[in-house]
Amino acid sequence: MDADFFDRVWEVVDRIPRGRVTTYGHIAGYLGSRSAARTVGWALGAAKNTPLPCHRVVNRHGALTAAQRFGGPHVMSDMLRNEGVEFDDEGCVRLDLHLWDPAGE
DNA sequence: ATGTTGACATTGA
DNA sequence: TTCAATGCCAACA
Repeated sequence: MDADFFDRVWEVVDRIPRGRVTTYGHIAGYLGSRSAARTVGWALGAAKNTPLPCHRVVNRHGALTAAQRFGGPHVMSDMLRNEGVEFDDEGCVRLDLHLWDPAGE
């Protein structure tokens, strides 16, 4: 592919449907490197100037690790809630209900 | 050019 | 079960 690792990440993230979330591991695994989850997060950080729904990407535990990069932990959670995403008492996204697979749909 | 860091995940002990 | 170490790719010092 002509696209770099970052571009591929952005492409996948851009395909995340509204009200749905995915994890770094799933994206990385979809790109061919399941352990490249770190690079995936990096791509999102580099995409801060792009229209990517980075708030739909959470870690394997469903925790909003990127919320701190949004400028506030409540900002990200609020956006997800606005999309209909549910959270548990721990403030983590219910992956069992909203987990979206790049290769799934 | 080399080493460290970074929004993570997985495996081994 | 929990903790530590390793892998991945790119950017920064």
